[in-house]
Amino acid sequence: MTDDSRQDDSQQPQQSAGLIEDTSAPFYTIGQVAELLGMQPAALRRLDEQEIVSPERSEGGQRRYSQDEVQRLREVLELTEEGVTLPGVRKVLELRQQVDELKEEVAELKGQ
DNA sequence: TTTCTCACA
DNA sequence: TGTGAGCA
Repeated sequence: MTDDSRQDDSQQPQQSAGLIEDTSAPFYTIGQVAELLGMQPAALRRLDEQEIVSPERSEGGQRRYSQDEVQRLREVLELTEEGVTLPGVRKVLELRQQVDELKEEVAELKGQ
């Protein structure tokens, strides 16, 4: 080992009192997410281009990923690792949302 | 230093 | 999909 100078990342979202669960509030940089998911920053940009994830943009035009996006990214990775193409992943996510909405409708109808 | 976009293999 | 150039 040459140097063990570890840099402490103070950019990580912390749950101070454990009351605030801002899954869409804490933002990660593309580098953080890439390391977190073990993928290349370029891959994250492709996902953004394909509108599979839509990270916010900071003033400098830099992508900011929330914990929600990271979670979505995990699901996306699962699919791509199974051989699903990006357009396919997009469709899956779209269908998932529809299923979710339909479930709500069903629940409502049952309650009547 | 990190991230950005664009471009090429 | 991965990598590099040039910029902010």
